[in-house]
Amino acid sequence: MANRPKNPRLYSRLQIAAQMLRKVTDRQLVDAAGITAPQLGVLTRVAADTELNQTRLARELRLNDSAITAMVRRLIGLGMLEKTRSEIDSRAWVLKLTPEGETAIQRASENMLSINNRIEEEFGAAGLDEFVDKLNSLIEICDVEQSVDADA
Amino acid sequence: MANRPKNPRLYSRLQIAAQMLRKVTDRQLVDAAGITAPQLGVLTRVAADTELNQTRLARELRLNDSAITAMVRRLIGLGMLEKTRSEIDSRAWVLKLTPEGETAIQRASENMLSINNRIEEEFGAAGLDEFVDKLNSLIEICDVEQSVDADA
DNA sequence: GGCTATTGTTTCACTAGTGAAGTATATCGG
DNA sequence: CCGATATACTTCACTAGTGAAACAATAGCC
Repeated sequence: MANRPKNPRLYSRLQIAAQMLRKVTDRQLVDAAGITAPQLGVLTRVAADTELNQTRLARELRLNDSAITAMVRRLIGLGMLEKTRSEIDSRAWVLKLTPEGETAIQRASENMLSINNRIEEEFGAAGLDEFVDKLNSLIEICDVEQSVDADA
Repeated sequence: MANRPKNPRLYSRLQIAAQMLRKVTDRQLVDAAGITAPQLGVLTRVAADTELNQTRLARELRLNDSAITAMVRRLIGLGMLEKTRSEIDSRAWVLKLTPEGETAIQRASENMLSINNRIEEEFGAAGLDEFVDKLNSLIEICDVEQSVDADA
């Protein structure tokens, strides 16, 4: 008899929204810069740092190590990224952008995607902030819940 | 010189939140009912309707037809679902739950997942509604943007 | 100095999605 | 009633993620 219609709703809406935003963003981004949104995420992070290794990249993007292995392989295949052995830790790689990688970022930042304009227009700066805040608390909750699960 | 820090933020937070919620939900759901969250989504939709075919299922869950083909194959493999040819349209399949499928749904609805409690606790009913509303407008925006892209 | 534990990365098998192209069946307009 | 078009579904090649198991190199500890 419990009324629990809202929570599955949250779950499924969140999944659908994430999937669709990714789809639209990818399409516009591939047009503008020749890369997908997750790829742009990796490239921008690499650009912001010399001596970045994969493990740190994974932690910061909140991804699996193995997801990074695969992602980096694809980006190297696209000629956007290079890997050289770290001189201070010979297990680790140091990631660096190629010129192609730099121009991809460049192009992405020049062409403001129309989907982003539409969102900003619809939500407004304040609404957007508030929304992102809620997403952050959701992430926080999942973090806690995950560590509880791990202990149990 | 444009200040555009907010939008990539929205994108990445949304992706991370969706991914993490899915991860945590999956873990708890597999424990409770032996299926993942996307699988539960399909099963519940199938349960709600006799004579449901894959195309309609795909439209309602906002997925690709081919995603449904694969999903259904897995669920049949798990013994949760059955497919029989439709009598009114011999291209189409009619999806039906097996007893195992029904008990899986049953188990999922009995064990209220702790992640869901935590979210409800944190956001409150009103906050949750508001959040879901924003997700829905985001979905709406993507819908429009997608059809604009298709025309162009 | 030599175990032991930790860390950085990879591989593998898997789920879950996209999009394009193909096959078969239905349906509609002349 | 027939040909064109639309619909239901599948297959294929792909991206992107998870988790477990392995391996090599580094770091601590006595």
